[in-house]
Amino acid sequence: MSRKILVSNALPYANGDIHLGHLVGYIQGDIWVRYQRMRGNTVYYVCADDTHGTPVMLRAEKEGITPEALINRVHDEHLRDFTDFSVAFDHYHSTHSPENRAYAEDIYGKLNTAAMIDTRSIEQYYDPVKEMFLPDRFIKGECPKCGAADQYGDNCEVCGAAYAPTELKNPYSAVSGAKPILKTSEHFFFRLSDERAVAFLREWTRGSNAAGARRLQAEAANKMKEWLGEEGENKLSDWDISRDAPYFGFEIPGAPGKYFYVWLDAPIGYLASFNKLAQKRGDINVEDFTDATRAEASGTEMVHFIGKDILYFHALFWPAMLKFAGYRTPSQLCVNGFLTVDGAKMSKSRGTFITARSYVEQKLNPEWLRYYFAGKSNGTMEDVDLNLDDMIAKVNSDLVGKFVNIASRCAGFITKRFDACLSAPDAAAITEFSAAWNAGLIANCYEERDYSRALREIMHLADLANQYVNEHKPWELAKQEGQEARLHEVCSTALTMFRDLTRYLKPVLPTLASQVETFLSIPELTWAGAWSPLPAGHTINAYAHLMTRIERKQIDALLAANRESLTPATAAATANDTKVSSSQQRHAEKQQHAAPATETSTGHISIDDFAKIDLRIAKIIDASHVEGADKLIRLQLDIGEERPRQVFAGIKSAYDPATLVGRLTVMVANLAPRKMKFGMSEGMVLAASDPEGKTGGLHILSPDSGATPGMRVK
RNA sequence: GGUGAUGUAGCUCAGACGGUUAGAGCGAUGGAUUCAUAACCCAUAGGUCGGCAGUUCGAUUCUGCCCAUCACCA
Repeated sequence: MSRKILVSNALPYANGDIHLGHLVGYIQGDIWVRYQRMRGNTVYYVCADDTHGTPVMLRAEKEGITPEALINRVHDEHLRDFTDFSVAFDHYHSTHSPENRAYAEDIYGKLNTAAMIDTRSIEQYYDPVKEMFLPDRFIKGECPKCGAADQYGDNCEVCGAAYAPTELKNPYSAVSGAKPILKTSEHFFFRLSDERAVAFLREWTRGSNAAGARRLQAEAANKMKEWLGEEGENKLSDWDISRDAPYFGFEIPGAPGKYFYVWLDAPIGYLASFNKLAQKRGDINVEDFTDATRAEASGTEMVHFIGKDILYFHALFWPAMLKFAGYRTPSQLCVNGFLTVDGAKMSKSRGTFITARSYVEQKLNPEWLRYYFAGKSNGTMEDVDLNLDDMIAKVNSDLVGKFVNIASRCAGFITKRFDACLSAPDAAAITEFSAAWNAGLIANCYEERDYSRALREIMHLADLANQYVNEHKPWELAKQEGQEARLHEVCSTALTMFRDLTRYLKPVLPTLASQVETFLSIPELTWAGAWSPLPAGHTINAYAHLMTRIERKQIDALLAANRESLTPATAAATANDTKVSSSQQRHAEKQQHAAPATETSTGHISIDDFAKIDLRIAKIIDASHVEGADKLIRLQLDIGEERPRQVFAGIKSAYDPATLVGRLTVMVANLAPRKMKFGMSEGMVLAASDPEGKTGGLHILSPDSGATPGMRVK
């Protein structure tokens, strides 16, 4: 029976370019959709821009345009990027649309009726100049734990502490610079902690869907267990779903000046986009996909492809919202990991923060990337590493060397010697191909989104095809009298093999497959019916080369185009900008499917930089084990100050505290103090260890004799 | 600090419900070939399966600890 599936990809935020990190999930989704369609299933594939919230509002203001103008522009850019990578949504909508407003209001109204909405007063920072409440990431100040300046309102990037914005010392608004004041306001909460919601989620996250697939991958289900806690526990808290004006979004019905929080209406955008698609087409019964009862009866499915950064929203809030509003809940979440490039987080200074646009503009073939990502996708939440040299090797060897080569080495004989007309195939030679089709292993791999395994199987068949050609040597047959029929058969057989390979690769390489369909002069390849070879007497078209090789210099040019050089004069400003923009995206939307960039400096530091570190000779006057800590020793260090410093050092594996007392060593005296579970740590002692880990052990430093506590080391 | 995931040939990855000589592709080396945008074919070399300990007749596969990387939580 044919399946009816609504498939979505996560909505990119309308405040930033699409980059290769995003594309991992979109390409995975698009491949699955194309596969399902080849099987004859009905798929509606939708996406949209996520447009609401403070970051969009402020950015539009900064650019001097309306939020609507901003999101319209970005919408077009995003859609163009996806289209260029053959991510072919049936509709690409916007959360700032009448359809989305209607669904948001309906869902909210039904949740209200179901007594799943609470109102509570909360006290928040308010910018008296901008006259707006400030999201955590728009408040800065000094870290309450370590005192570092210019830290965000949710956590400290220096000491890692997490806190509420109200705990910041000397807070200021990142928008206006004004000192924020505390102001009370009434907010709406979705009662996620309600026992009905908890019970539902426990069941939902564990279960399987109608198609027999588990709703969540094993790793995602584990994560949910962690978030939900043990049976009988209730670790969930209610979810604040309203924001006060001014806010770019939808005003909540019956609550003037209150707006839906962007994350409430973002996933609803899936439904809105689908609804708009139905309006365009006129042949879709929308409620068969959205209403709980109707969906159950009609057996439709709803599948979301998302990044692991937004699992929380899609596996907790989203199904619970839908459930208690009487909507159908998702059949499956397909969660992908982050992207790294050459094993490291994407970095603007290294040029590995690669935008989709730059990739296209540098004239790289999008199907190279689709193939490489598919080869790294195994249906789990694991991170995907884009190893650039590996990508070059894999694409050149698999696609150009093996796959395309089969057609290239046979087509000439057919067109020149046989008037482009095929003969019947070599029955014995194609049994492995018909058997592979009947076994359905490759199909199964696609279904389970283990594309990497699918490609391994396909390339194995490509090897067989090349071996076949090699074994029968058409170039020799061509020179022998009376071997015409044999030559004809061998080349025809190889082309049938090539047709099979193309069909298997089509979900990954739709453009290439379409060129092959033209070359072979065959109808669109599908994944249905019994296996049969290209028929005798069939006429093909002239072969035109199907794919070129990647050259390293193209990759280098791509990196150069994405590299932001940090010249000394502007380094501070640029670094600062980067930080702000990436954190805004992270705060508001958590929709970037890439590990956030952190710049690692590889160059030299100046003597001034070094001088910032206050190294002192310290005498260990006491050392003791720390109850409850596996690695730590508590040290009391005399550095000539009135009071000894307490430092927790992770050296328990290498030292017995008793042997340390009385020793001299070196400590960093001006390291920001950090509050640990066991007390304040007021510095650190230095110890040597092998960075490669080849040689074990940990070795604290000792000064030469003559040094005394408090001496400066420089 | 807690929890989870990952760690297998130079690279990218399979696999093993514990059991004779641990696999693939790429790369390297040697050979063969020239139909194919030097692609293809054959062969060879390369791994103490992150480290240590335990369970076992036997562990890379199970258990514990440690190390490294990543993520989530506090």
